[in-house]
Amino acid sequence: MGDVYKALADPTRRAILDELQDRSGQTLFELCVRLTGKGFTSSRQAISQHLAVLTEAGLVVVRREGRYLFIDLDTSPLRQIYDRWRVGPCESDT
Amino acid sequence: MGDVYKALADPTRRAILDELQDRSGQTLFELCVRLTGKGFTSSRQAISQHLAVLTEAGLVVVRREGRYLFIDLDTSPLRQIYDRWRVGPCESDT
DNA sequence: TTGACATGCAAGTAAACACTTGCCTATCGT
DNA sequence: ACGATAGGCAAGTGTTTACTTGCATGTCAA
Repeated sequence: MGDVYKALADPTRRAILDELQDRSGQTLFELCVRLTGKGFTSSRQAISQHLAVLTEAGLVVVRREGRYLFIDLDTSPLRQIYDRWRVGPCESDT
Repeated sequence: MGDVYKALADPTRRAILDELQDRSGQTLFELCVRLTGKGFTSSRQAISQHLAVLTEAGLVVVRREGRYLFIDLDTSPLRQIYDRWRVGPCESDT
């Protein structure tokens, strides 16, 4: 399985995760349109390659139906980050 | 300020954070020795450059005393990751 | 069946990145 | 003062990465 940290290193990939958190189950084409609308200039191919990285990292799950590719968010791989360096997410600041 | 995500993208930098979490306030030289002991082959210059990236990201704080450079861990910039994609770190799994 | 639509695949390019090399500065012990 | 120690700076190198370009595949509607 791929590297979650490396997957998060790119701003466009983070924007994809943001977009999927806002609306999971989007089509690749939808994703491209909405990212373009938010100022990202990435082409479809670029986004497709980013999705491959995110899928490798387990942050995204992909299912193909007909000619559509539906993309779902899975944030569970992020937990390893939370577990590795405990910043105390449950404790509030003083 | 630098990019926290990009700072975490490198395995050696993550090992530095691990090492500092185990013992914060280490010297650069100590850090080099202990990382070498754990199988990392990075030179002092390489580690110094990694520290610059970590410092830029706010994950590490550096103070110079005499000829020693003391390095302290600061995990607080990680909180932005926790806040961005809520994976529910406080809820236990079912 | 034909054409438009949604996506896949692969080679090439330019920039970013991690690391080395070589030398320089500053501090401490003796 | 002198040598040894701890670290800094900067140019050069090789690899990785993000992106483009061009074409191929598969699906649906008419």
